[in-house]
Amino acid sequence: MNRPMRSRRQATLASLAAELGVSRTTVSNAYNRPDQLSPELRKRVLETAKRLGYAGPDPVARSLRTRRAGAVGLLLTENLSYAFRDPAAGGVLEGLALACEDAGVGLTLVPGGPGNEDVAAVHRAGVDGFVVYSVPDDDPHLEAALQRPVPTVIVDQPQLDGLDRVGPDDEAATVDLANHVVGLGHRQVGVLCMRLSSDRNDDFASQYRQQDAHYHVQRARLAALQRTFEAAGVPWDSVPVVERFDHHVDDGASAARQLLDKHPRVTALICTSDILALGALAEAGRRGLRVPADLTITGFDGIGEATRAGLTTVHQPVLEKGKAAGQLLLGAGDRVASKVITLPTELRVGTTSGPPRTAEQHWFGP
Amino acid sequence: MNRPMRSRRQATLASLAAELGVSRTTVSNAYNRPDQLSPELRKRVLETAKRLGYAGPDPVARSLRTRRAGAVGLLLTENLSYAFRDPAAGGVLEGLALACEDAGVGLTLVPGGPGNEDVAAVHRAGVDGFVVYSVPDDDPHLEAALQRPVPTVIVDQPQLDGLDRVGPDDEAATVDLANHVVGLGHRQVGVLCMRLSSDRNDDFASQYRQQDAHYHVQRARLAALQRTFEAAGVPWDSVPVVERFDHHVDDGASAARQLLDKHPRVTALICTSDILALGALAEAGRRGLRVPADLTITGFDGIGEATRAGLTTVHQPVLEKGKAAGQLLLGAGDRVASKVITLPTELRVGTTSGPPRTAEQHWFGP
DNA sequence: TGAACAAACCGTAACGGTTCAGAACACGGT
DNA sequence: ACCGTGTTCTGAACCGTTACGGTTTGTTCA
Repeated sequence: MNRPMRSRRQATLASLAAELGVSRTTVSNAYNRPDQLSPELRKRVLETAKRLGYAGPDPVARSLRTRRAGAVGLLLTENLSYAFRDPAAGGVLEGLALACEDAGVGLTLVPGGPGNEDVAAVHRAGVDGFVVYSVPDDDPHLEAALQRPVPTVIVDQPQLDGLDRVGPDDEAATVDLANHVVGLGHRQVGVLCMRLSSDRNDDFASQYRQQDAHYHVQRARLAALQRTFEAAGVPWDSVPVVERFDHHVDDGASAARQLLDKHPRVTALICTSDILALGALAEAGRRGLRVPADLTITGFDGIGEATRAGLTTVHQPVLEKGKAAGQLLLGAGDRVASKVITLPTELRVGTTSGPPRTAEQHWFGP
Repeated sequence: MNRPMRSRRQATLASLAAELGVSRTTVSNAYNRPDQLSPELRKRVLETAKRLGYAGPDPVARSLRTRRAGAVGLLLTENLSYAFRDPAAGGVLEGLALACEDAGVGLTLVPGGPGNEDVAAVHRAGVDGFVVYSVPDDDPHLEAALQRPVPTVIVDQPQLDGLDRVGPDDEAATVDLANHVVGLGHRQVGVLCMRLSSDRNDDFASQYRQQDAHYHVQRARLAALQRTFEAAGVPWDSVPVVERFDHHVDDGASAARQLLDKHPRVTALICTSDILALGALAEAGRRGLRVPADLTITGFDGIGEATRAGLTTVHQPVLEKGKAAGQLLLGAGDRVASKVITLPTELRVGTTSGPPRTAEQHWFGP
């Protein structure tokens, strides 16, 4: 410890006031309202503070009195690696952090361990509001947050009526993407998706499991794919869907392997995230499949690495998403009605999608 | 707002106690020490709480009394994008978040805007300690944190005596890497490095600027390179060093461009981060340079994308780094002496390094 | 001359909890 | 009838600060 030795006890505003022979109010004013006391006295207060090793009013006591914690809480998916390893999630965090920074408030990551039913941390967090990102619809932590008498904003994931929410139109964006793939002529497709529910299932996902997914975004994207492909005459029960609980590039690779082993004739792999798509790309390379000649691969999110890899994907403004959430939350309080912000998306056709290798071409585009 | 309507004022422990006709102590015990009251009464308390919309003891008031905020503060570099976009930084954050999660405490990102001299946020943060990551040695926010009567742990960046610190041996690791490059026979090398000081300099960095760098890690790596190359007979003033303030792949590309435009004869580009190296790789491709036949490129950190790209780099255990920092901080308090944890690194030779294209080969290896 | 007013400072009452030393009571044993 | 031992609940002190409504002092101006 290189910090200066302190007297028996940490100095407080009161002890400082006693030492100076002034009232506590005056010391408080020295820090919070410089215009309320003479510059000389203020200087004297600050000097004595330094001498006593007093670093200014205690944040917690201040928060209690002012009823503002000066921080917003972030509730996110059970496994943190998703939040930090997926650039899309990172973008959301960054945007949110930026909004908080602008407002001069902290951003507190509230713990909610894997399978952790312990919501105590949510109750114990000293925050002025919550941003909830990417948790399943029935998450107990979310419920705990809603109990707290502070505003809450949802980003993307839980779908709940009456709450402030920020996110893209996942259905519409996915329909665009699917139409692109259909338009290229693909009829034998496979899907790689992220975790659908809280229980681990690193395997094919039944239609029931798809419809029952607790992760709204995945459910929405799958539903949109189903709609589009069925409209194109592809029965959904003929489309294999492989799910992965974790969300690393390797998981995408293993999912692709599992799917292609069982369904070698698919000509397109639609992935519900870029990370999974990058893994699929790696697996395709390992098998000697040319992309897109032998296999079309698409992602979702539009992260940097995807762009660099030329991935066909849907880009969404993740930074803005986080920022919007923060601003929404910090601007709340006066507002009465709940607000929903829908962000634009953009289909970005790269070099990983093309017509299928099979002889008969279904080409509907110009 | 879908939250239940509340009476005039939010319920408190006192109002609950009054409603029930018991003491505040008892209500408090119902939440914190269930064994201190009869199960029936506890049940009655909890039921009444639910009825009144009381979500449990106020976190801030509790923190004031117990003198534990239940969160650790994270102070990081001025620009957040570094923290969220660089997977190495993300790994540190994740590890730290994991350690916090294990301990059931929150992790608060304390704002400290770019060029923001306003350290108020550091004083206002209700935290039990600080982790400082990747800030310049003379950062005012760091100073503010040290004033606070809470423990502090440094990760990687600021080099300050007497403080707890976690990080790799940057010098030794860089020497290993440099020896690898020297051993391959390279004598005409260039260096791409990250921000050296708080002022922007997207240009070549003079030797003075290198030695005066406020970012300790960069300074250490450059110094190690200098030592190794001079030992191999390469005068350091013949080695161009290009600096970039921001830290995206594109910045690495533009830095490589700038360096290669002026020094087309260099046979190796040593980058102080994988992100910069990935950019250099892209720029090499753009120029039609074969890697490593025409140009050797190395990185630092060992992030996933680097591995996938086959980059020669130094791997460091970023997750463990963050975890160690968290554990160190949360385990502090009883401890007296300051502690320093040095993490192991590993040189990972990939497919982006090889002997130089020039005729004369200097091969010192087996 | 004294009324009006601004500047500088102060006293008190919260803010919403936790904690500790007991009080009140019930119960079995002697 | 008395004692010791739990169990269950309570009263009061305290955590460190800021909000609010003063009082005091000095200056200005009709």
